[in-house]
Amino acid sequence: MNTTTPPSHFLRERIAEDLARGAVREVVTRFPPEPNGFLHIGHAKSICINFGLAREFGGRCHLRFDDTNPEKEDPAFVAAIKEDVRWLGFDWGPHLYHASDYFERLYQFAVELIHKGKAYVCQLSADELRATRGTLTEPGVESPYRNRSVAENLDLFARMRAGEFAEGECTLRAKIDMASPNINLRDPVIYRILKRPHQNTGDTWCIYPTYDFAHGLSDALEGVTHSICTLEFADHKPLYDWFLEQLDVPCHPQQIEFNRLNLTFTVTSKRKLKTLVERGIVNGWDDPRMPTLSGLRRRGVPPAAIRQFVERVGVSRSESCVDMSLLESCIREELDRTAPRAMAVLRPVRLVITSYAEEAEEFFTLANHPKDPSLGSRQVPFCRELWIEADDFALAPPKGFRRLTIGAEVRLRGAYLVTCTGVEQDAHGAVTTVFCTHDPESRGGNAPDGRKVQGTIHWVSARHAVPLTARLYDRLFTTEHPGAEGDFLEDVNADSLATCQGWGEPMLAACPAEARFQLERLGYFCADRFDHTQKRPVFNRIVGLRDSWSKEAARRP
RNA sequence: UGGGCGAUCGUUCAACGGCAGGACAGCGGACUCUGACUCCGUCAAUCUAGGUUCGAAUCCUAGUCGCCCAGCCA
Repeated sequence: MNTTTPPSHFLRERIAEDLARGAVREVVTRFPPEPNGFLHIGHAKSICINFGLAREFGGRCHLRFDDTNPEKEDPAFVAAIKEDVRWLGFDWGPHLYHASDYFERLYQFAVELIHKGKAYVCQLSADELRATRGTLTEPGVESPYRNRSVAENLDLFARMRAGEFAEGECTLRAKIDMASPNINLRDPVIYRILKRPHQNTGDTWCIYPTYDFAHGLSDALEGVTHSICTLEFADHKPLYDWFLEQLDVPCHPQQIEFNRLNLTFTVTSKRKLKTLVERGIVNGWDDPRMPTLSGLRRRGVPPAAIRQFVERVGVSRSESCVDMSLLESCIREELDRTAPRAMAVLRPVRLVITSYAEEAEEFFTLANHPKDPSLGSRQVPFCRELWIEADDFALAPPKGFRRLTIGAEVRLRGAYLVTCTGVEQDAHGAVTTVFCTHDPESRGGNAPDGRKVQGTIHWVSARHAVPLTARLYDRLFTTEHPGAEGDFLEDVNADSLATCQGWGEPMLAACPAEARFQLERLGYFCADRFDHTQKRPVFNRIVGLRDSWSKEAARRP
């Protein structure tokens, strides 16, 4: 377990202060997704921050669906989001809410605003509204409907609710300041007419509150103390506060903004992710190359690695784009600690031990983890014919090559020392079989005379091997910032998936879906959540091992 | 050219008027029955210009650069 205390950041400090000076008795946060799409790595940061802070300070975190726009939302997303949050390791307990749970109360708040002369029904069209809002440098002009009487507004708003107006015919607007330099304060729309069924409330309503109106009031209704959101909402804070000041609310939550998470070699915009799915560049929202939580899960990334990643990324108020290598490092760290080891050969070449009896076979006991004995050991079968990795043999090895080559001795991991005596090649010169003799005295992998061998390679007994499919995933984009110059689709990595048929030790067919292993010397793999079966094992490469040899080999002539 | 926010090693986060530090990445080495893990070493930053101060990454002033805002999206 990680015992190092997490570094402090401004959110932690702020909450600690508020607790210390008695501004709040208990911390209440919330994660407020709109159920209109899939959660991705960026959301993971928000989830970890909100649920994590609540857990850390002994408070609670609500899962609240911000479902104020029936045009975009779907109950299927509600279910998917709940599954993802749970998978990430968080629990909202009984605190599952929807903004739509508060529609009646929000309506009453709107009525209260009208009574106070702070809201009015505006019959400007969408185009007229836009034209009168002003620009960044010029103030807007006041709506001709701005000074209607309270009674008239009350009547009109009730008729909006009753469905007497068509979509777009009128809106309810907050009466604030059309000349405000902050455009959010120029009489923002707080209710609009949308005649369509809602994912939670069905056809109960034909008017719906906007985000700005619903969000802060929902926070207040739930007793949220710290409403933590991303930087782009900073401009909305004065409006957030304005509603809470005008209305009779149970408390005044504090909105605090932090920097959104961006990652190199990927995209997180909903639009771009959708394009990847629709163009068939990936196989769905949970394709293992997608930065969605369901994609990361299918890839095999452990949730603990994501939590650790979010912790290491840190929180601040400056925009950032984090190196993908940091995520990969967190994944390797978690998996090195927890993943049992196994052997499989992905690009097989036959190796025949000519000194080993044809019909003989034996089993070697191999540790499942080099450092953690609690992971136990297993029996691995061995015989005269093995599969080894094509990369582990070279007729003309580069300098520094520590693997098999004619005349060289290597260790078959956990088994015997073998010396290559020759090869068989096909018509094109490709090596089809490698011949070796073994040292029977080296059973288990150590020579009795203590001689050192420079290399150790992995292997699978051909007689006992199970066929398996390995999907080798790589980064989805070839550039750090996809689309930085031009269309992001031009930066798609055409080689982000390579599929190969290999052989594995028998244990790999017996494991359940989502089991993770380190295939020694190859990388970390996960039995595919949906496609893996005992009859047809399918493994996804989560991330490769750090590989200092390939870099060095590439430098050599 | 309105308003808001931001600027520290390649990346990211610290340093809260008192020796600019960590992580990732890079580079070099040790160890190794995984060219993994681990360990050691190393490279490397305060946007600019003034000011306040014994002392400034930190405070002040003026710039520069970047991001966000003109949905009846969130």
